[in-house]
Amino acid sequence: MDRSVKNDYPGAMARPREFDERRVLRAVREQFWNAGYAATSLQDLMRDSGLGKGSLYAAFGDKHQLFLRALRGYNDANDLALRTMLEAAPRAVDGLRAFVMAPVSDASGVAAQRGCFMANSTYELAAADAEVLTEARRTYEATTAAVAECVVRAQGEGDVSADSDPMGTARALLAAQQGVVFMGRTGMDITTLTATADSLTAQLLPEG
Amino acid sequence: MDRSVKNDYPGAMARPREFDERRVLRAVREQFWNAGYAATSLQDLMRDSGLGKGSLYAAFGDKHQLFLRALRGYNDANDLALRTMLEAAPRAVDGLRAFVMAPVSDASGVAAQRGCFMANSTYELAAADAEVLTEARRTYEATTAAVAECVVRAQGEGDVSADSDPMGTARALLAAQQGVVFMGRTGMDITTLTATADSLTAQLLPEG
DNA sequence: GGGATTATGGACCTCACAGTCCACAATAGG
DNA sequence: CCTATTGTGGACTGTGAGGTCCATAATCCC
Repeated sequence: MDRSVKNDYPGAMARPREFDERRVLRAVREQFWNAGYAATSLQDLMRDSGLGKGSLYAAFGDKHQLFLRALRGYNDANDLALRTMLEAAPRAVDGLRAFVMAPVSDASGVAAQRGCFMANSTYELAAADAEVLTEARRTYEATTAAVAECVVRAQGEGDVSADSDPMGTARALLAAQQGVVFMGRTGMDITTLTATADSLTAQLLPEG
Repeated sequence: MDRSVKNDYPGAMARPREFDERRVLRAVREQFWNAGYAATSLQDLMRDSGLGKGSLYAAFGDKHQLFLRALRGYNDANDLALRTMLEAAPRAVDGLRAFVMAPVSDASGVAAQRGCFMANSTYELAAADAEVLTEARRTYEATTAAVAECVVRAQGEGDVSADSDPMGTARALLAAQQGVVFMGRTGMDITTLTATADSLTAQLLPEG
């Protein structure tokens, strides 16, 4: 029997789980996000999740699988939030602007310094971990596609030049956003960081 | 006696060193650059440098100190190369463009995927390692200052609007460059990456 | 209620790691 | 040539890591 696979039929279980899977994954994600993969020990994960080693391994497999679960969950949630945000924007170009400014949306600067879980993971692992690299490409392609879709809408609304290539524009906007994320990680103060993001936004998505 | 400090008076040494310090630091830097700090073991460093543990510790101190030595060396060399390149540009704006395009200057894409040693280190360690964070700030402030100086020159040559703030412009250019570096780390093919860098350059430093 | 099944968490194992230490080698100075 | 001093590299150590295992607990089904 493979105990690393989630049981799809809780009714067939003998002893029921004492923990909420989503809660555990959330705690695990926070830990990996804050400290990175290598710097997170199983003890950290046990402390934060409240589970023992046996339970953790039975439910999620080893440390690497658990990490991937947390990372994929983060990306899926992010993707959904992005699409929702872009679609909700009355004018598409405002959605695009919000996309670039997202890293500085927390006025305290804490979120900016912590950065993006996927970007952190890419830097730490993508070169050596094929699964993380695959996940990174999957995620950034999804993001690029969502942004490009919004660029098309903005072109229809006359806010982005009809000459520009939607995918190319989306990639440039994503690169700009990730540049802001990076500057945040160096501990740049949130005021300067916001000004930088504003400057990029103004030049890449000019008004009128 | 502190054996971790380099002897400034080789004439006073009894047994002379059998290795070249710069050679060792170069080998160490490559290893840390390729694999990151945590993923690099002392065995890796011994293999690449050709030194035994005792020699390594006697000459450079522990792993962390050795890492900082390699990182600072990288940054100093980079800073010098940047200033040289910017000053050598006939028109300042071309120097600024080359700055943003630097991450894609290797047509094979290998350099792009490996990224920037300082950026990699910032992502891996800056949140938990105060010395690395300090080094990151020092480096990016130096870079920003050098770029800003070049922006001033470009303004004098009429290639950048006289209205724009040199430091703000420099930060935006640095962020754009780091965005390109990041996209490179996700394994984006060099052609697409170059197009993205070109797009950013064209929008941030328009001609005419 | 009893047998089958799953969950739990800590004891335990193995291993690789960073770092220390020391016997020996190689040079300088006199 | 002899002694003092520094360089060298491998043996060694302690620690904490990830991962396995199992006695026990808790539930379901008959």
